Amino acid sequence: MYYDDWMSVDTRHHEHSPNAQELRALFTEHGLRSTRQREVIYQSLLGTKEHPTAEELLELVHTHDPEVSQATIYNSLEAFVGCGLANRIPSPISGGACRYDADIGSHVHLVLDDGRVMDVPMDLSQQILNAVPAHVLEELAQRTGVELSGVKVELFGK
Amino acid sequence: MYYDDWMSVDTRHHEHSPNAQELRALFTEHGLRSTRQREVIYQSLLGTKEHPTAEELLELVHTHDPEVSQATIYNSLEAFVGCGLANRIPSPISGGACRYDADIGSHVHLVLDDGRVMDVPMDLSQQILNAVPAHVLEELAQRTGVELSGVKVELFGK
DNA sequence: ATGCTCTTTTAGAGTTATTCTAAACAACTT
DNA sequence: AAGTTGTTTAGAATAACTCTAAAAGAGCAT
Repeated sequence: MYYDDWMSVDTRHHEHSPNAQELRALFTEHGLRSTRQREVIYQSLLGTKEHPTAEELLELVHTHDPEVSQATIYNSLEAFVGCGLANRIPSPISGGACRYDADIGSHVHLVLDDGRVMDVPMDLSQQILNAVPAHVLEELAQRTGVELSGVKVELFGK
Repeated sequence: MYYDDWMSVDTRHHEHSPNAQELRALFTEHGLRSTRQREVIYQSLLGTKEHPTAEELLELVHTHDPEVSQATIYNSLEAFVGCGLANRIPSPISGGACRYDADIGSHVHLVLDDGRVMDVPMDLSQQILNAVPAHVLEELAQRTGVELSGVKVELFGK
């Protein structure tokens, strides 16, 4: 039993690592089956601020369960993104690997030249996101007939 | 002479297709050598609103000069992006191809589920971009020590 | 618990977007 | 024109996924 014996290292201010019970609930709420692999993967993603690539995430996961395969990382991330449990952050580098984030609360990313992604602190993120004028979005939806489903703000630096 | 004989189909409100002279000037201003291939590629990119992928752009280019190779498309796009003559728009789809845009004036993109990218009309784009609070960006730069070089806003829809 | 069904996992093969390589070619410099 | 450097090319190579088919596991109904 690799995946059972870890302590939750809290790297987020506003979230605590869910225990096994809570995780299973979280998954079924989102229409996902609960598997050993998904639990480790999700915990690993929650437990880092690094916005890892699928490959980096595999390494993390392997410190807890070395049997998990790369394909499962991709499958699980796809499932998480699909049901809203994680976000995919496409690379600004041509052909670069996507990065993933289990922090679902909407926040702004700061993307560095080398492809790494940092979180903009919550207070600043919110100021930026709140500043997006809602009436402009409505106007756009009306003009184009497209139903808007999200807004993403990215800052570039370094 | 394939590339010389085309009429500029104006697809932008605010830009006209440059003639050969202007193009050469534009390239050298940006530190690029002026080559036959780059001219066709840049004109093709300017002449469409479709934010094509490298592959789609090759097809466009081939209607004017079928000798241009795919590698040259990639090389040229890299050069254009590097010197600020074009923007790269990473795909929201995992593993999907990047899209490119020769319209450099900062504007907001509306990204559809299927990966296609539309421009948000200038007036709305500007309202959205102007609403980003400058003092928040300054604060962020100070807190993190990262020098900010750009802001990107993307809307998702459909 | 046991069987049944449907989903997930896995290793490895396959695909796609992009980059590399090395030789031919074309632009600016003198 | 000759030389130097940057660019283009086809094709090989790589990286980041995605697919396949078989084995394992989850969840439900006995």
